[in-house]
Amino acid sequence: MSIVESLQEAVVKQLTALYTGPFAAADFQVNQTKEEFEGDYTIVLFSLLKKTGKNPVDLGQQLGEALLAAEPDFFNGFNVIKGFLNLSIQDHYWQKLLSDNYEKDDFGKQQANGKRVMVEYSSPNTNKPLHLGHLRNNFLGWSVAEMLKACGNEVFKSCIVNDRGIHICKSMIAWQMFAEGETPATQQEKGDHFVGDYYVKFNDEYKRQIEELVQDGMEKAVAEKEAPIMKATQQMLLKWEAGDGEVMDLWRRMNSWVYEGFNETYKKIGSDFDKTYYESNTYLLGKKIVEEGLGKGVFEQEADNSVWIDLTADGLDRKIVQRRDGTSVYITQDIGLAQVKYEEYKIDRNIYVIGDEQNYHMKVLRLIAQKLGLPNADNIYHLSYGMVELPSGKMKSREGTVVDADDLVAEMVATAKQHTEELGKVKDFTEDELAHLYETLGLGAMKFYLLRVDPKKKMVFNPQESIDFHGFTGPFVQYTYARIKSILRKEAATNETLESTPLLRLEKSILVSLEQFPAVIQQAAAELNPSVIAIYVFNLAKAFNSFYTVHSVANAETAEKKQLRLRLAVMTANVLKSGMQLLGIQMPERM
RNA sequence: GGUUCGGUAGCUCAGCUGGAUAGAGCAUCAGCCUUCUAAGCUGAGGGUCAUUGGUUCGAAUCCAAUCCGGAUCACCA
Repeated sequence: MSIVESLQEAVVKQLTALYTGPFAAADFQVNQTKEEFEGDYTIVLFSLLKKTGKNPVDLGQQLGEALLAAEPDFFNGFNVIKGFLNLSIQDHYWQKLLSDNYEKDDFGKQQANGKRVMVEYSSPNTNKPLHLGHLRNNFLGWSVAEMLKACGNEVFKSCIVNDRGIHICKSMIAWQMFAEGETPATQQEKGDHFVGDYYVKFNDEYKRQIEELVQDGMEKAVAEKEAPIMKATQQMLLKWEAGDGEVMDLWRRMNSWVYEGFNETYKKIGSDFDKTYYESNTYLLGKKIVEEGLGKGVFEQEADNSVWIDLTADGLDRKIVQRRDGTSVYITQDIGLAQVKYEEYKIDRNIYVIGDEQNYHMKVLRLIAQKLGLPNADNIYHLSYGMVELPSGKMKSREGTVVDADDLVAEMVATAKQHTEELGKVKDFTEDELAHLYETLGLGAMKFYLLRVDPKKKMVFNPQESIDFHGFTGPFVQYTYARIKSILRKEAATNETLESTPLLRLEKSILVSLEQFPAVIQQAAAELNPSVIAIYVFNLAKAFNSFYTVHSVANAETAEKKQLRLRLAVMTANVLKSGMQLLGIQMPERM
């Protein structure tokens, strides 16, 4: 049980004994005591005045005395200031916490709870390479999965590859028109970038054709539909759904180039999946479900054969689920996938990590699943995250302002290299060790940067200013860890029983922080919010830094103090490491 | 226009289930390396918490209105 929970329980017990209840933990707040006051935790009394019929000072005094009398082993003292009851916890409580847990590398993690959760993330289109927005998605999804695991869930990471559809055909058409047989191999280019280039070429040509038609007197809206390259693309999609051999061959070939590129990127950034789904498989089931839904009367068919669902009663609109030419739209395959996921994994929660631009889409998906009576419908949860924007606004591929994922990773690793060389602390490292260190630091900086912000909120990334290595950053936490490890290479903690020694302020501030780690994991997982962990880990690192610049570990005042501080060092290192692990960030032993 | 999310220091962000004098980091300025790694530590300046009204003993936090910005409302994905 956490300290806060123990406090709540103790306070409720004493309130019930002193006054006429009933009382519950929700009746009052327990806060960490502010620096400027004496105490560890504070009970805010105002909300209890009415029920107890007391004034704040009397209530605080009575409650404080009762708590101290009832649990003298736990409480060390109290003071009342205005409406706040500040309580101090006995030093030996903190020291026991340390002795019991300092060597546990699973501190803060929970037992299996039997729940099965799927986290779908990444979900790329196979027509262009990954960009900065995908990185936020990948880091978020991976981290959320880790946090849920730490809370005892069995987690399955999944990825839906949007490998078919009109957008893929665009790259294919452009390749047919302009490539003259070039491949990633002949161009010495990463496959996803190679295919992405043709997606850009499509749009250039499309724009050119529209202009040409408009100049010949056609309305712009008509020209957009009549442009030959667009018509050819639509033809190709039809052929694709019909299984045309030539089209399928080209599709397989180009997708394989993209997969090769993606795999390289995923490997680099540490994204992995327990299951990869392909839209080219799931869309057929979607179509089947649409057919069944028509029979059930959930969907309705227009005279032109297109199929719709009417969600106006739910405050939304009419939504198309199948085009008049019989081809499926984006949401069709999602319906199929929702069913497949449940059938294969019998999951209790079905989390989708998808940008907030798709809030409406996900609302529709959930509603459709519910109306169809899919078994998993109510468990669909959209983890909606904000877009990553540039100082100039949204990233726009047309304006060439998209920050490419591979480029950014390479830049971060190069920056890590530059900093490391300037500092010159690891000159004895081998080439391999150096390369590994640069990746650890570069990726650590980038992941931390993208995860330290509340996922729900959009965030701004300034490519002009490279991601920092100082302050509230990944490398700051990594550096703290490396320095602790440096101490622990010279001095080891022993298991002997320690005499209790009075805790210094800076020692206790670390212990208070360490004690909160389990609660922090739970909160982060409940909110599906890695920034909670990032903020925590930063504060813990800061507390340790402040502590050990003032107090020596190796040359502590007494043998007891030395052991106490070594244990503090061990436990802080452990917690920093497992906290960062939840963010997908590795820790260097030296840097 | 409908729906929806947001507006906190020069910049990027915490704080939002109401509680003590609104916090970090960056940037700026002033200090600290013969002593466990200075990617560090200590300190200073910097705020009409978009605006107005309401609820409350108490509001950055809750409610309403207004202003500003984003997303979305495709036979695109």
